[in-house]
Amino acid sequence: MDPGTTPDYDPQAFPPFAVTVDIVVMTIIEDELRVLLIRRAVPPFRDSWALPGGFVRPDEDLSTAAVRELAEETSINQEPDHLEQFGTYGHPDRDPRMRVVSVGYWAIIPDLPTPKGGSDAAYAELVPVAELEGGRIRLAFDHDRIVTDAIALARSSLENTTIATRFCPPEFTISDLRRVYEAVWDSKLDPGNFQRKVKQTSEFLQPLNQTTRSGDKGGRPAALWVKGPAEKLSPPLSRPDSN
Amino acid sequence: MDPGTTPDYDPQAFPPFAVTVDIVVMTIIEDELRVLLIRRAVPPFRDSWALPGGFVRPDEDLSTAAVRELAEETSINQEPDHLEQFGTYGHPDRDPRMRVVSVGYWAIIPDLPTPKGGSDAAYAELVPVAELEGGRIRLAFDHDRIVTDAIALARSSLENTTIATRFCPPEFTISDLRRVYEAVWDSKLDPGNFQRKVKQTSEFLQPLNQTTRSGDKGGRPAALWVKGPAEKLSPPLSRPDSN
DNA sequence: CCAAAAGTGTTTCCTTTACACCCATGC
DNA sequence: GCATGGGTGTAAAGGAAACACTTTTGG
Repeated sequence: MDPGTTPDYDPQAFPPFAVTVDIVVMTIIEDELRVLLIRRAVPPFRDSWALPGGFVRPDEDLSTAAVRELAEETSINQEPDHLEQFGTYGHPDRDPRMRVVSVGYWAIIPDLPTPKGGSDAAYAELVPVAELEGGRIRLAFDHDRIVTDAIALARSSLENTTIATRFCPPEFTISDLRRVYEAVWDSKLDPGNFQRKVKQTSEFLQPLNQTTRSGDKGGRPAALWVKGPAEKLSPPLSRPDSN
Repeated sequence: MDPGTTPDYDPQAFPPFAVTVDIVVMTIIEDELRVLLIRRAVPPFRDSWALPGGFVRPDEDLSTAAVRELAEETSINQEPDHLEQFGTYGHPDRDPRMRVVSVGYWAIIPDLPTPKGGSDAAYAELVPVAELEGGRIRLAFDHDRIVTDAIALARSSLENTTIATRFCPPEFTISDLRRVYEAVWDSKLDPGNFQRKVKQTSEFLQPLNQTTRSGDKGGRPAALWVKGPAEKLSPPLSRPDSN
């Protein structure tokens, strides 16, 4: 609990804790789920990949710190639609220099139709999660575990919430939404069944009555939709193989 | 992230953070879900109800601190079967004295057939959640919110995991398990359908082949079961009304 | 015309739900 | 016998999975 019931311990008498936030930013590019990583410029773990994040300031809420750090360390100029705390990591040895407790947040940046060409993306890069899950990239500190936890939560959130819409631009087609599920879950879904499923889930999607969009190489134009007011999905949209 | 990429900020130059754990211990007594609360002995919020918890020590893991504080502040002499982190609370004003970031854990203590008569339970008491949800009891600090979050997570965990067995003694009947669901969800379930449901979910329960138990006032003796190896429930056990 | 993507129909299967009914005990 | 709670049967309703088929575009 909070100070006051264990007077036998004085926190001021010990080295202080530092509190940080680590942010797992996800997006989908080329039908691949990716996370935003930076290259560390200073030791420890210099030149290693790591999550963006940083110190919480003395008068700052945790989520405020996450938003601020995300803006500071990222060249992405749009605010995330979704920013959610998912876990806190405080093993005594997780940082070799001092005692650091870090609060993990995950965020979604919608897929931009034009992925920004790497200008000075030497510092921040959107890495496919397949690279991480294949063990081909190792992260600094305990960030491997943090990213693993965030991805697991994201996958399960797609089953039970309407959050997949946050990966899409404001107006999107049902196939766009299906490709989000396919990218995050790394599996194929039946287009017909998916269509019915999301349409019959009330408040999930709202029609725009614009039957807009002409395919680039054929195909029937798709209807456009916007996110509806629902946040939870019941019954859930079950993921294949997850039994 | 961790220190090292934002050299413009020196955490040592600011007042330190204190890091605490708060623990929401749940149990079921008289078919009611209850949480363990203590009365604060010192200001602030003196004589208010609050969650057990306390400071994380310099070389201690967060979960270790939760286990230790639970043992220290609680007259309960058995270790919880389940202890899980669910959220971290760090609003700058949540403690009027200093900056405290608190990591919330929730734990389950199995229902004991003989609820311990209140000996010196003036300090720790198992309060029905109905008292809290009815607004009749207010807690110190932001502990109302912390308890609310923990209860919401517990309710949803019963849908998707086998954790309800942790509320039961090692050997239990299917009706015992059903009463756990009914207490946590505060709703009635069909006994027959519940029976089939949990039995056909592979690895949820393992039979003891003891058709033991004789009712106290009639009724057919029930079969005894122990928890199986499964942790996740798929398909989930859906809660009524939750649509 | 053909290819491609959107969207609908249809059948089969499985799960859930409601509720009747049987089983085994105490009194 | 009757009450009580444990446990099974069963039929109707609803959702999911597989897949054929229609619609609307570009070439």
